[in-house]
Amino acid sequence: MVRKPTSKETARKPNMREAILVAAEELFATNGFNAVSVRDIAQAAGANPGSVTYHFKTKDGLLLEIYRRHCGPMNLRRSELLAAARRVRDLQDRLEAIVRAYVVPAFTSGSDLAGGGARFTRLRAVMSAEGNEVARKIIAQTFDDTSHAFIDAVHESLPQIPRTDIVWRSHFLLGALYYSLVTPDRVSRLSRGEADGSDAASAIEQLVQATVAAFQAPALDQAAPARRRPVVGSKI
Amino acid sequence: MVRKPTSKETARKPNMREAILVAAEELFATNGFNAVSVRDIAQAAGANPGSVTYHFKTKDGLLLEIYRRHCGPMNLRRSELLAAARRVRDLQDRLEAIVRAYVVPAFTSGSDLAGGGARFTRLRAVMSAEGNEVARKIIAQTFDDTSHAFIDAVHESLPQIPRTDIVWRSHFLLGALYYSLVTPDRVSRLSRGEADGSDAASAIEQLVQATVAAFQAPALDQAAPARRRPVVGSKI
DNA sequence: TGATCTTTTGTACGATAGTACAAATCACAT
DNA sequence: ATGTGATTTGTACTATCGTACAAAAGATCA
Repeated sequence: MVRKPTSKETARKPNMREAILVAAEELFATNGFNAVSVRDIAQAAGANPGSVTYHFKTKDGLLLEIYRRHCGPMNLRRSELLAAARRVRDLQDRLEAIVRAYVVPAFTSGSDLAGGGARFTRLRAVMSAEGNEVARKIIAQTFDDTSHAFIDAVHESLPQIPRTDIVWRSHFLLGALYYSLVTPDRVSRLSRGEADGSDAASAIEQLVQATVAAFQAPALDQAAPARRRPVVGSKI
Repeated sequence: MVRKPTSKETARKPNMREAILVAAEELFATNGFNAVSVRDIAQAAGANPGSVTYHFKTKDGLLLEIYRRHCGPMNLRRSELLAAARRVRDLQDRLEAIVRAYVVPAFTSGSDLAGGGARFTRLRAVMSAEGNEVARKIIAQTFDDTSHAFIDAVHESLPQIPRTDIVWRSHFLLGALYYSLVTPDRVSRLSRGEADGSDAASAIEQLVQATVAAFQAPALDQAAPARRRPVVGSKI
């Protein structure tokens, strides 16, 4: 259904501002922040470079707006799913539901288009890798609450595991999640075509299954108390 | 021991070429490829911008040389450790040894300085996130053999798990490994100071423990055959 | 239609990017 | 001491960057 645009949202093209946002998301998520120029974004969106300045003032402002419009809906979705997961009776099922509440919105949430959630999550992965300052500030103040709530929920399901271990394992989960979105082709390649790394449904199921098992692993202290371990010092 | 430099390796400073390589590694691994200028690198190495051109011709050439000097030693170390791991009798111990053979060199290997392995692995993580072309070519032709050997070894220890699942889980391992090196501070923050994300020994033990459990999880097909799963379509 | 506001276009400016290159400087064998 | 080759320095060139800004174009409503 094609809707006649109202006065407030467009002049010439049907929502040029939105087109710029989507183009920027895609380009930033694929090539990183610094590798993409404002002119690249404008061209991909079919806009004029000056139009980007008009709508978002600066390149940082554009990135900021991308985060702003995704963070809210995504965390809301996660909260809802987490609340529902907490109400699951069976402990094993509950843990799986909690993990799923964390993973699914990262792949599918998003205010608008299909794949918007995955695109934004991939963007976060790339910005995190590049140590982007704008992203770092937003992330710490927006996602840490959600992460803590997730960690607490997992910890309630696995009270015998120290919180520290759960933090590490949830960190691994986020890393695996990010990497799955960054280089899905590697999965296809290493499986010799048997798996499709860019199939979101497969990725989610595999990730949930593996993560639940990782969370349920024995705690580190009691894991292998009598074993020799290779000495590996040095801070990272 | 301070060695008198021979004519072939230096003129003014004690190995300026090496200083440039290390500085570039550090800067690229922290800020990404495009965010770092040749002038930044030269300054960090105490060199002149022209000196970078002299030794490595182009910025891409510098990145290429960084990969060249690390890939060989790291894969060699992995092969040795993997061969040793394959000889472990006990199946559970063998799986853990195999995972360790994959993880440990990523944190510690390196032709030279302490932390060189971690620095290079972090660099790979960042280049992978940025979709760097130079890196992509080298990676595919250098690390895929190692990855396949690793996957095969795991598969031998867990013959009842489909190879596809093992590929996914080893992919998650690499993602978790990368992310641990990219944002170790997040672990410290979320654990409220109880864990040190930049402690390589902890990271390795936690990662090995979690990954072994993930590999041992039941295969996806037989995991929960009678369960309803949320329908989540859409390619990434 | 004409006035007014929003959006888009086109262009320009200063800063910085990668790289080339000649001159200066060094280490070392003779 | 001097010549030679390797390395470092300094500088300059062109391209592209983010951004500013005036003019053009479109939309809206009296």
